[in-house]
Amino acid sequence: VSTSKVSPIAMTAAGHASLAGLPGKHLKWPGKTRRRFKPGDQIVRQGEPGGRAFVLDHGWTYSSVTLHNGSRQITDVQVQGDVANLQGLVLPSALFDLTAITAVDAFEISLDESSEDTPAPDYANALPRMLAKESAVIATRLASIGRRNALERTAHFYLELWFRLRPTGQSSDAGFSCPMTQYLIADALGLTPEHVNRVLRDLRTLGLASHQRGWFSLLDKDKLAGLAGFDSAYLEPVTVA
Amino acid sequence: VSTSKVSPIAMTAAGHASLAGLPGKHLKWPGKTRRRFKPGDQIVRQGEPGGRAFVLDHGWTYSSVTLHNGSRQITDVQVQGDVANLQGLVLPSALFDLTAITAVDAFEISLDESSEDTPAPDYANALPRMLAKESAVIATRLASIGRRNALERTAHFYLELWFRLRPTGQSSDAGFSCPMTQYLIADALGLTPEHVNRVLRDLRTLGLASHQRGWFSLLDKDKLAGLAGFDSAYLEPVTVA
DNA sequence: CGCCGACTTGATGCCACTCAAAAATAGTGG
DNA sequence: CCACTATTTTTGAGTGGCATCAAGTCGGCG
Repeated sequence: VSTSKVSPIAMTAAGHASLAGLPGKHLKWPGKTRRRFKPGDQIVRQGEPGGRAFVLDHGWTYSSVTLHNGSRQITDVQVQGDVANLQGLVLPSALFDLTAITAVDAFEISLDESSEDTPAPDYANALPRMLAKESAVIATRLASIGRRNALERTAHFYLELWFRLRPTGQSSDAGFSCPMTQYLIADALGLTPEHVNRVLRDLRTLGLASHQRGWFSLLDKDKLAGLAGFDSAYLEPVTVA
Repeated sequence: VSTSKVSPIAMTAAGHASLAGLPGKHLKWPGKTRRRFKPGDQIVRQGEPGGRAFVLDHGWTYSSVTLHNGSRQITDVQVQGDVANLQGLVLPSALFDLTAITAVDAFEISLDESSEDTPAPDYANALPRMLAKESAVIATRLASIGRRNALERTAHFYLELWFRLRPTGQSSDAGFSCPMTQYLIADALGLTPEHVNRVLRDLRTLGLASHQRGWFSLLDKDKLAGLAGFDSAYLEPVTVA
């Protein structure tokens, strides 16, 4: 575990959402239950029994819903330090699919059934906040898709990623390494891949941002934030007291 | 409290999302902290300090975000038995506005600061599930707005309301009393009021459903569910074991 | 070198928005 | 109970943003 980029302690130090400090006797705390996934791996399937989640140590994942007509909506993206399948941890079954975008290195955590009804204080304290924050992120994207046009929406999405990567040191003023394809971005934003492509061209033309060959360049953060009407308040990290 | 339509016990009996069974010493449990609001009242404002929420005893409310351009997105609607401002309860400040649609009768609940770090078992058990469920509801609407057209989206929305009202006895096979205006529905679905009106006309013409003078008529539930691709799995009520 | 996934561009069409205005309904005070 | 008003609902005409369909082109990798 010494090579882990995100030890429980480091996560707390970063002020990032974290399960650090959870007493091991109530959660099967990781280190031993380390899991690896390849790009495209289906980590969790909708309807699967719940009770387990994954703290990402490295790599990106996404949660998605697939509709009856076959189209797909990505509800959230998880990066280093995030907990994937958080709802699945507390609900009897998973409501969404969880898929690896990149190679993923994660700690699997699960509820210890024997003590499920008497979780430890810290656990009860941190988990609700993390769930509330996730809820806020999804609600904000809901507002984006419902009330922003494609350009604003795309700008907002990248800014959110940039802010979320900040505490892990994966994003700088220059930008960040972004493994998402235009197909994935389209599924996250409720657009078509073709239109995402045009929007990215426009952002480039406007000199605001550019996403090419796996790298997102933040060219003019203020203008981009102005265009998107971005306010980072909803992203304030959850700290475990 | 004897006239309350939703006593803690009744809520549990209905199998509905509920804080029933919470030991009063950890939450300032209501009965005494009853609150009333008039239609249109702003109950909670974005940015307000958190720590409090409202269990609806009667009436409807909605949570919303207002964007920089002035447009508004309703993230969720709350009905009898639901907890409004649930995220606000556990986060330091409210992220959304909470507004009364109808006259509202609610119990205000708040965290007892003195025991915040050591919540009771039942509390820690129920709250995360309720948060996870709310998250699921929002994510499902995200999928609706992102990937369903206006007709499917509207159909899905009414079916969700119908299902959520079911355990409280407020909806029947015939339909339910619905106080939402076409403006509100538009704000919930990311549409314009004019288009909502046209969609409702279409649903009426198709003989699937009708919403007039405050009453929603469910004319053909199966066809409506087929059109919307509706699956009620994400609405399974949270039971407090 | 050949293949396959990701990206790019163009032409065309439609769904939902915008703007405008009237009709119906609900709410209010005299 | 009835005028008066505000809100909500309804309809129309015109437009545009994004989808759809259809080809390419680029780049990584076996």
